[in-house]
Amino acid sequence: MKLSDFEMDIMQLLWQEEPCTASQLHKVLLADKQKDKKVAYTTVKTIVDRLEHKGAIERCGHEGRAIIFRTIVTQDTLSEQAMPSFMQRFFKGNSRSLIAHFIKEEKLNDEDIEYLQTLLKNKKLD
Amino acid sequence: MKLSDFEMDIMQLLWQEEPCTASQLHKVLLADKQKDKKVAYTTVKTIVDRLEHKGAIERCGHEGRAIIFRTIVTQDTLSEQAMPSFMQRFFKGNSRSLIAHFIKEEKLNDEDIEYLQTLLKNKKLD
DNA sequence: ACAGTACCACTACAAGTGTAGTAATAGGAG
DNA sequence: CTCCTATTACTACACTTGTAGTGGTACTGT
Repeated sequence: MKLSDFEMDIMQLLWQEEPCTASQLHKVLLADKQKDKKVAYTTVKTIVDRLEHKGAIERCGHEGRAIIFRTIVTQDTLSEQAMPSFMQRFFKGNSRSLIAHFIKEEKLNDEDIEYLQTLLKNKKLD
Repeated sequence: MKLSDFEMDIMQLLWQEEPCTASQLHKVLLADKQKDKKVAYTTVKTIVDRLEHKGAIERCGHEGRAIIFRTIVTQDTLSEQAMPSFMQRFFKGNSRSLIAHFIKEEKLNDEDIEYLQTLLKNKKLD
């Protein structure tokens, strides 16, 4: 299943808010100050329709006339599908340099670092 | 600069092979057994044209009639642009869980692990 | 019971993308 | 010098994506 950028954004919201209606999603989207995306309700509804058509979400009831939706696919399923091609593209499948890139570039506090160190230690023991 | 998937694939090849011509890229692409993508030469040429138009690559000479291209943007520039939206989408900007995901899911040998541990250690010292 | 509103289904449309065909032609083979 | 072929520039076309309008109508408040 291939989802577009905007479709992924809506999925992200749905994973957080589900089960919910299209207009709830619309409100949450407008309220998100990070990326202030001003879109019409119908735009969101179109994306929701497409997600339903693609089988990523489904109806699970209604609230008055409004249809309530919930996700079908999990975040993991989707990220696992997206991951390899992404890595391929930027790191030629070399996961070591991918991880290294993030460690170097991203903000991590001491606790994060310790957590990741533990993960690595456990991985080594396998 | 926003590049499509296929455009990114071609860029990847160009970063490896540059400077080179469109037909060389076509040959390399066909030869790549990993993802065996059977496309016509003209398809590759179209993508190359679009990359040139977008300013991602440029002409740097010719070999007979064939035009030799080289990249203008670097892999880093592009991946840095692509990274945040990617992370946002899958990990809501939480780099810790992103890195954790990779550590858990990807194959790493002992040397890789030690390398990453060193990176983390250095990061902590900052 | 009626009007207003919120929501739905459907349609639209420009831009971008994957894919490739065509016509023209510069360069190389003989 | 002539012909063949590899390449080019250009065009095409269906599908996806972001974005939204329209017309109809099921609720809801009075």
